[in-house]
Amino acid sequence: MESVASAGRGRGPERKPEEVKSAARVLEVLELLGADGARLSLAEMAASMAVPKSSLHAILRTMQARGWVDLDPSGTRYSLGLKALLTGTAYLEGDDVTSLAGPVLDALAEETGEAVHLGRLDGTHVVYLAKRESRHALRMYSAVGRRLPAHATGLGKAVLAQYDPAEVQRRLDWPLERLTPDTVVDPEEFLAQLAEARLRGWAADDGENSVDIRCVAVALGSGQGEDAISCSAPKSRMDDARMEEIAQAVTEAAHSLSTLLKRLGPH
Amino acid sequence: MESVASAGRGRGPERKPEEVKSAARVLEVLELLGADGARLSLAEMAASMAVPKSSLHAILRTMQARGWVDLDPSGTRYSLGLKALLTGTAYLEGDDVTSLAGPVLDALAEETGEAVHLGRLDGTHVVYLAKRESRHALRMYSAVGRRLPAHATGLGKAVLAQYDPAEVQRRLDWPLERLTPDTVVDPEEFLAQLAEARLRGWAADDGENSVDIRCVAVALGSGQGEDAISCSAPKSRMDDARMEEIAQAVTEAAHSLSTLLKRLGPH
DNA sequence: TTCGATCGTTCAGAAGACCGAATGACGTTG
DNA sequence: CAACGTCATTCGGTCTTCTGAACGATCGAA
Repeated sequence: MESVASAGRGRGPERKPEEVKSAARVLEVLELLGADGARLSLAEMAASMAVPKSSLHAILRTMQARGWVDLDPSGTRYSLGLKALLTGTAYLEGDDVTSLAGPVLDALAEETGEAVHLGRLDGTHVVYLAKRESRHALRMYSAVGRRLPAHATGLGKAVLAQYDPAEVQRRLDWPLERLTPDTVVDPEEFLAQLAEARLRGWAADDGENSVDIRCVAVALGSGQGEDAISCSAPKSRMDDARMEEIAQAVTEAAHSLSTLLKRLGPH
Repeated sequence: MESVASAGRGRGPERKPEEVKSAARVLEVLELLGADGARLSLAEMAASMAVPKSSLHAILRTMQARGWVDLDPSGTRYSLGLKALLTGTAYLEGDDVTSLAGPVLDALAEETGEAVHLGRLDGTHVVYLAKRESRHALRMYSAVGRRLPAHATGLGKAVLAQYDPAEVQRRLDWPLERLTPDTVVDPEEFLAQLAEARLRGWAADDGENSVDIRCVAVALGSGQGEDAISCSAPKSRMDDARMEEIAQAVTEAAHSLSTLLKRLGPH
């Protein structure tokens, strides 16, 4: 065992300097199983991750022993385990914004009668943290944990409007993806919308991620939060006048929640 | 052919034979941060997990780089990251039972007007996988991902009633924990309740985990599933007669969902 | 300011995990 | 019925990560 040890940096193809290999693989497995419907065999995952089967085998064993992945009765197909669900919902419970938002969202949903969401910017996307259903029969689909492109949602635009155009340009993936015929993909038009939202105090979405759905959103905090709340409804129930009404209600709710957060934050 | 087969690790104090150390630690971090409100420093976690700080440091770095844990602006307090939420909700989307249950739960909630739950047995506890709110102003608190002791819930008893008394005895932690004055903690009484539930086809909970809440539950599948659906209401809205009515509705819903599952399962 | 405590971070030796090929167990096909 | 493809699993040698102690940064108090 001579082996002068040395730095060991020499040969690695493209390894990040400070990453624990097995740790990264555990997370990659969770993300892979979470991405699709997720029912993969060991061989499939090994191929997809470019990792030797034998190495992955030991990792999956560890994960299975702790309930983070489940294995078919046949013993050949992995899926996410219950621990993943428990930890995921714990994220919501441990989050100050989500915890405090409950009553505010209830009140806003009660006042408007429409679907209400709390969302957080995560890279180029927005994640729903909480929602309240509309009282009407005709409802939009949404779910906590769901991700939508930020540039095509009221929530995303409300948060992005807080930043400089240069910062926005840096944060998003260009060109912007088109989700519906009405999605704004032109950079200038998009930045103009953000400027308008900043002046007006609220951001809009007019069928840009779901056809026929309009949405009004306001960011929380004062210039540095990544969160926003919104109210959405079908166009048939939200003309321009109603949109202004709702915008005022959402603005008040956002202000009230921001105040709550500032009171509890510094503690 | 048993070859040389170097048998046991002579020296390891009490290490599981086949576990990847870093992998287990990643999962333990997630569980630790998910357990409480969860805002822990590196030193606190290292102490709580009995792991050297330096080892944990590298792991947390890896987790942070991938968005699985967040770090305070101050850089001294870790909490769960957004990836945890995304993966957790993916568990629900990838689950056949939860996905197919939607319409059935909607119908049952509509028919009874009361809170409806889908739950799964996980060790000694039951986890809520889906819920529908009551139409009434007086509601019970519940949340997807929440865990309750199986022995004190209708859902848990419905699932456990499928097993032999010996199997039940093996699965639960004795003595049974008392959650309310009405929680059944006597082993004989508990097993008698399960026997009754098996004969009758549905399990009951009468204020055993939440004072004043009654619940009717029926297991899915035919003798080997770990899932059940239930309907809960305050005692003021659920007398014995109403309970029988609701039991019939829940039984029909459970049967209908089981049929759906068998049709899609073998595929 | 100075001290002290607490925290995150770094580094070389020591321990353990990773890798690739070979094995056994299925289920499927010709 | 037998040969094949695919699957999970095992095994030692090599290389990575883990460890414990020392370092540096940060904050609060004296």
